[in-house]
Amino acid sequence: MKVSELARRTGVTAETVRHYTREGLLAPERDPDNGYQRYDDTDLERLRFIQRARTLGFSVAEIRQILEHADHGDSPCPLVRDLMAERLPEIRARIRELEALASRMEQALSAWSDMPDGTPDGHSLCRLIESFPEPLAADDSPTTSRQEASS
Amino acid sequence: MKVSELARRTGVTAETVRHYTREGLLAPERDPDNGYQRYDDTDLERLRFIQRARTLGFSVAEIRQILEHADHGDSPCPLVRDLMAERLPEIRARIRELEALASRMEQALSAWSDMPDGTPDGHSLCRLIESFPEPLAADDSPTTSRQEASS
DNA sequence: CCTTGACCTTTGTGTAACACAAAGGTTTTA
DNA sequence: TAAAACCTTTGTGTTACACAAAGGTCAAGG
Repeated sequence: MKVSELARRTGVTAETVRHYTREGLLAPERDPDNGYQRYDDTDLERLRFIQRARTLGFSVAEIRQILEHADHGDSPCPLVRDLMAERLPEIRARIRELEALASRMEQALSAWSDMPDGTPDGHSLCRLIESFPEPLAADDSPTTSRQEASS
Repeated sequence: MKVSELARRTGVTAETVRHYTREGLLAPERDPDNGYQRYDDTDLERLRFIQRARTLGFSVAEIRQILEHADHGDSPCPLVRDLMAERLPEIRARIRELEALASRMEQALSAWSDMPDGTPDGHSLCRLIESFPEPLAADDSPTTSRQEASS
């Protein structure tokens, strides 16, 4: 099958299929006549696997590792467990960050409901924002932030 | 003051200060002798404003808009309210997504604790992942995803 | 006076996961 | 047979910086 058919059957865009192919997660054959990529049922299952892995929070690079392990005949499962055990606390931390952000925003919106807009003068640009506490000066141990997958 | 001093006083890196300057959020003078950027107390306050706005979830591009409004003498407050009212539900949605992701991961980890690892055969790469429900086929109304600020 | 180290400059590259457009060849369909 | 629908590769854009390179500047010590 061709790119678009594989895409349609899995619910992703053709661009995404091409992307995964470029990244080496899929390795279709080439139609010798026209140079089109030809995907088979193995690729279909592989792509479904990729989708599941994405919803579980794995990055494309990680999935490539997992697939390479499997292609070597090795069980990727220990790797999978490790990656996930590593990622889960980061997700939890991210959730807490976003919750803090959301409450700051709600607090701001409600506090502002009875504040005048005001025109910027020499000292104030927008009191709506300036009335907020300054962010704590960053310490010297930068938090290692991570990528995420949208479910 | 020079880049590093402004950076130190606000707790960001010098790179960040240069970035905001490149993006037009800060407009320092130039020392005619050596071409160094010279920031004054106005820039210091401006950068503190930027920091607050970032922790409230505004993007650099949005903050530039806000500052431009203010520099024109117009009150940016209505814009600020609009942006935030628009963003808040998106943050909430993002939180729900991440919570769903986290529970999928926890569910996976606990379900896997009593599953064998297994070696990939022709039909299975890693049952740990394959035992998971397939993602629902994407509908044709793609969700407009948004950027976030780390607090 | 000169060196060394700390700082400054600009420019270019990398990050994650695609989306999108352009230019051109192919296949299908009316 | 011509247009519509696909395919190809290549390059660009997205976000907020981090980092490296190449080179100029400056302050302090020997």
